Amino acid sequence: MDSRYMLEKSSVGTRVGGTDFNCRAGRSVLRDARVPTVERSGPMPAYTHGPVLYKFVMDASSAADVKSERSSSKGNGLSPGGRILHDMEKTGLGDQKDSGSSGILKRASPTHCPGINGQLPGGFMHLDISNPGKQAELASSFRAAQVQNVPPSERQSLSSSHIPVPRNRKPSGHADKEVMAATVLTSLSTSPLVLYPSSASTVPEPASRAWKEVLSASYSSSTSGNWSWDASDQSVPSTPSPPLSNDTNKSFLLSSQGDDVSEDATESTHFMFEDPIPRKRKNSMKVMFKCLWKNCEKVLSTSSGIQRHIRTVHLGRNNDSDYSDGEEDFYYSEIEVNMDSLTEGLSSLTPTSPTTAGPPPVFPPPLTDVPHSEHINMTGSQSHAPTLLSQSAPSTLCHIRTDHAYQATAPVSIPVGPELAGLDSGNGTGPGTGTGNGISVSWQSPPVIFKGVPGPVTHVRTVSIGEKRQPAANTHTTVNKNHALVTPPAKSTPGTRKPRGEAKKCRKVYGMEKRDMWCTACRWKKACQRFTD
DNA sequence: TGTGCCGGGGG
DNA sequence: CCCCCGGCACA
Repeated sequence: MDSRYMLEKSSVGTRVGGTDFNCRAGRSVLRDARVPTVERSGPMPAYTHGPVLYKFVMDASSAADVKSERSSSKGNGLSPGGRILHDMEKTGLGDQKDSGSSGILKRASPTHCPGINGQLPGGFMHLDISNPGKQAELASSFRAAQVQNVPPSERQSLSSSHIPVPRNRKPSGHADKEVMAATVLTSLSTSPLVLYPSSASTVPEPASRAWKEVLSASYSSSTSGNWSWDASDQSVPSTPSPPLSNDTNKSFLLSSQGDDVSEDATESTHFMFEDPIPRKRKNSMKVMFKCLWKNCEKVLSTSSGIQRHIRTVHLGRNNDSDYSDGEEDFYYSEIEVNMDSLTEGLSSLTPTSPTTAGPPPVFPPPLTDVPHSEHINMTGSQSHAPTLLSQSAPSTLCHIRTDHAYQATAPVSIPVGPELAGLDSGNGTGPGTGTGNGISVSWQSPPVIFKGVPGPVTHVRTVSIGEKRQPAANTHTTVNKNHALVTPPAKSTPGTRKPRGEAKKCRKVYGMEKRDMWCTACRWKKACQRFTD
């Protein structure tokens, strides 16, 4: 998934509530409405500086309220979030035209509209859903419905800013289901509390709010293939939450404080994660168990849960085995958390970066089964990892970069490695393709081996020929070439010649005068078998 | 331009 | 097979 691509796509989303349609007159403001229904309840002032309630009315079962706290937009223009939004918009401007062909999701993007009601960039809420394709059809239907439902006064602006979506997409029930699921997850992922990076805990309110917005945007912009990961992300409650205002805080706490706190999160998490323990939380003091493993800030509500976590994740013991030697006890601590101040409590508990980036189990250094996580992490292009502008970039990577630069780097750098680089180039599933399955797929892909065959095979053939004259040398080369099969050269590309060796060949060593001293291959103008690389 | 070597052909 | 060479890609 190309970050730039995402950027372009996200730039053409739907404005929630159609508040800023006029802002982009002449440009495509409403490409398509990807989010089924994002309507704002209550009055609809052009721009609201106070809290705004967004409601996802996608389905009875998936309805979720997302409350976006917007406070003090004014004077917030200098906040990171504000600036980022601004940049995003600028970026989007140039790319508007090529953004219509495929499905980008819907985006409820607070458009920064200088001059209109004094609205500042920082005061908007981002609702990005990057689910290319899947939500496209939904968007179409939604748009149609939306147009019908909008009041005449609003309809005009809608239609004027509306840009038709390609009709080549065929709606399907299956797709709708996926969209629904995606939307549900999206609503979850939009929760600032869950997404908050630990670093933000120490950031002043304004800055942290901006962060929240950025993160929310990036989270919600994940592709369909990554939804599950988003959920898992939330399974790590250790993510510190920003000191939100109480009312907002409470509203979030009940629904999005990680797998041990959030029912929703648990539901979406336990099926893919190791901690299926259902947990209900009451609004009072609660004993929590925090994993003390290095770089793992996991906090669970039950001792058994944390023990299992440690046992399976850090101690590498089989999950289905209930055996416990008590060693886990050393790796977690019991903490008391006041639900009302859970946020702060968690923040203080996680001075270091929490392991919110992806499946926590795989990231901690002690573990060796990193590859499992990598296929997830690599979904996105690593190039945009650290970029805040990647608001609409694959969420997976964004998550990582947000909290763990060092962790993001590791998986990201993998494809660049000598061996892997070769692999990637071979199967065409490079990081940039954005297929949703990155690295691990690449590693498993067989083409790599085949790709290397032509060269080595040739050599082997020649070796057999030359063996008559230079047994020793040939034996040696044979071994080398076989080894090459296992680790093919990074640059070997099917159809092209193998890279010219650096070693001197017979011609150079002996010269034309002593041509009879050349190896057979050299004399025959074949690949030298005596001086191989 | 020299070199490495692939592809092809003659014997 | 053995031997040779045209021709291409690359440094």
